[in-house]
Amino acid sequence: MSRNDYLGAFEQIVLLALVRLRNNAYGVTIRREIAERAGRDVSIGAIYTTLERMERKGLVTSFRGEPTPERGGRGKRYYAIAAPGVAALNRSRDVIDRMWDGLGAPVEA
Amino acid sequence: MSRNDYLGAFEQIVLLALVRLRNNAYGVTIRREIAERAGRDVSIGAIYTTLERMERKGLVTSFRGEPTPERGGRGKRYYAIAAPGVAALNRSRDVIDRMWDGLGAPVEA
DNA sequence: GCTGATATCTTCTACATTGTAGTTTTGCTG
DNA sequence: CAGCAAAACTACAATGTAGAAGATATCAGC
Repeated sequence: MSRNDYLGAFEQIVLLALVRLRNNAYGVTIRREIAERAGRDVSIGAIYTTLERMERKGLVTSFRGEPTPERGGRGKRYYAIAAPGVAALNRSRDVIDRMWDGLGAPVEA
Repeated sequence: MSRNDYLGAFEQIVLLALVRLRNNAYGVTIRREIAERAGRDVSIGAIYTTLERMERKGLVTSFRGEPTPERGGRGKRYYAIAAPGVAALNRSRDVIDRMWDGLGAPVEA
């Protein structure tokens, strides 16, 4: 089975959000990034679940940050993409690129 | 819920195979196209199941072809992408493009 | 011209993985 | 302690995937 080889559509999006956010990727910012970039309003729960699964697979890592001196706030959990995650991301991109190759995007037929 | 709005990763691949194969898309050729293009060896059952679900959602249409005078051969079932499928495909591409925008592909971090 | 061997395809069934929302819990700080 | 910010938990729906079973042809050989 494709254990780790291929990413789901949403996994790709979340992973890309991590890359974009660099060292400021945690639940809330990830969600915002996806909303702004992809125009896709996803629940926070969806994000954490996906992140957790990817961590179990070794695609991302996480560490707990110090609580900031803002009003409320539990310590944030920061996420970062790991090497296997980068590889999987590139692979996925590659596959879809090859499938699109030659067809004008947007396609019309 | 995203009913019809967003495609799964595999759905995209299958849909793109349909576009490529034009009027010669049926189980076996679709499978071959995916193997050659995407380098991904997927079972024939996986393809039919996905196709059937997408048909139920109105993303593809199908019709049964005349049996050809080749050796064996049950009548083929040809598939074609429908307008909503085209739209969904373009939408998916758009989202992933926006997420990748600015990051060099392949990404390195 | 039957009949079985065999090729090409599709259907059916079952289960694993992903996608997604909503609710609850945990820790702050004023 | 009231209230905010963020994370963890729970549950279920949709997708991904394989493999076995069923259909329907053609071809040999008798």
